[in-house]
Amino acid sequence: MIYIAGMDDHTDQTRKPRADAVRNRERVLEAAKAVFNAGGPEASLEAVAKRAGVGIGTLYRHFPTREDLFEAVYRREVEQLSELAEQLKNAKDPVDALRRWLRSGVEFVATKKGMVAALALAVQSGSELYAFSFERLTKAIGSLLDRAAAAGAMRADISPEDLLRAFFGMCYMHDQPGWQSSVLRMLDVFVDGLRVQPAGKTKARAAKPAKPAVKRKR
Amino acid sequence: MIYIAGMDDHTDQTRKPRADAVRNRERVLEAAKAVFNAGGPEASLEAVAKRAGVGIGTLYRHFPTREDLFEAVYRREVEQLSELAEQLKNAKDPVDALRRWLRSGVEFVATKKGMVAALALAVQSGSELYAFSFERLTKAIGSLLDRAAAAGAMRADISPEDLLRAFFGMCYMHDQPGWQSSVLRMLDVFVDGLRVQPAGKTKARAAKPAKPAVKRKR
DNA sequence: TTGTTAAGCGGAGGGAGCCTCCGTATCTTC
DNA sequence: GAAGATACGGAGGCTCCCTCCGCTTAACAA
Repeated sequence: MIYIAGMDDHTDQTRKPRADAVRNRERVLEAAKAVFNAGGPEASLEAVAKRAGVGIGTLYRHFPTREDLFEAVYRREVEQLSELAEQLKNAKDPVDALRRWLRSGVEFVATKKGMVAALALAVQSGSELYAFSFERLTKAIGSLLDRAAAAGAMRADISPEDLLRAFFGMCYMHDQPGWQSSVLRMLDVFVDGLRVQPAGKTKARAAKPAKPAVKRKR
Repeated sequence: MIYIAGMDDHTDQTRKPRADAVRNRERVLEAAKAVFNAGGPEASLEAVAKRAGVGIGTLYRHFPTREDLFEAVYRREVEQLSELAEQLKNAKDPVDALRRWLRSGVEFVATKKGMVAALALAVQSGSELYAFSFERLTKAIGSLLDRAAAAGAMRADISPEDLLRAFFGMCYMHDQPGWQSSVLRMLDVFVDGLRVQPAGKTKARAAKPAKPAVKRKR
């Protein structure tokens, strides 16, 4: 029997899961996290098994497909990001709350190198992880977006799906030097574009950029 | 000797390239274009060779690495996109010219499914193709951006590199249904964010959206 | 404790794709 | 037509994928 987190109510006729199975599952997860973050989502599964100190068969029994492994590794990470949106609901300025969430997302991506690549792969393979993540993050963005739109501070014709897609896309290019500040700049532009300009105001931009404006080279 | 397009001035001591070599090179390119566009950039090179009707060795002799093959296939495509920017330089409204270029880019991506994926891969591997494309497209965007900034219609602290990254990022998520209209919407928001709002004007958005605004679901 | 048995373990092995190498075939040149 | 340069094809060695199955071990019962 495969142990599934959150399903430990084995009160029925099922046996208690074997201790070694639980242990090995945890080891594989730990190893996969490390290996994916280092070598990207195409890293060798045999390397994961070796790092975990288990046979390749054990790995496949717990996670029959590559996507299953991704899913287990990254599901919690997505939830963290989602919870942040919940907290930001209480911020005063709804536009700023959205901006802050997006920035946190960038930071998050920066520390979990493998995640965006894994998600990008999940998009293409149409896996269950993708559906979960997309649904979860869409809801997170949606709540922030709704609040801002309800307050009349932001245009209402942009869906959370649109925004999420744009956000992930920008982060996807995160292998180049300086990607992080570039994405932050772009997000500022984006949020500015989303703003409904207060009537009569003359200033072009309502928010400070993430960094002092960089002198253009070209 | 390997025949390289645009280098047929074999007036020196070099021999005329063999006819079969030229023919095979062309066949491989044609096959690769088809196979990559259909199956993505991870498609089997042996499949390409088979489709081209040549041995795998022949393929590797002409294109020692996967990236070399991408490069040959997609270099011209990038140039097309770059030339479009040249033409748009003559448009009256510089902001609109930028917007039009970005939209054309979306259409372009829509018809060449394999290209974005190939470029994304090229980014990660830091290949020569990427350097070429990035440089070329950066220049294209840069010229449009400069014109708009010089006319005072657009903020000047965004680099062409930033914009290109954002654009490609958005397009990268192009496997989902409805991606195209989503990206068009996002680009409109983005360009709005780039605009310097004329003093005293009260309208929030200066351009019509690509499609009638969609009623939000959430 | 000890025996029974289901659950889990490891890794051999077949398959697919990558890339190299070299004997053979073909083209160019004289 | 002969010689020599050039290119061809695919066998073969490698890595990784994933499956399958005989052996081991932990849980439970007595």
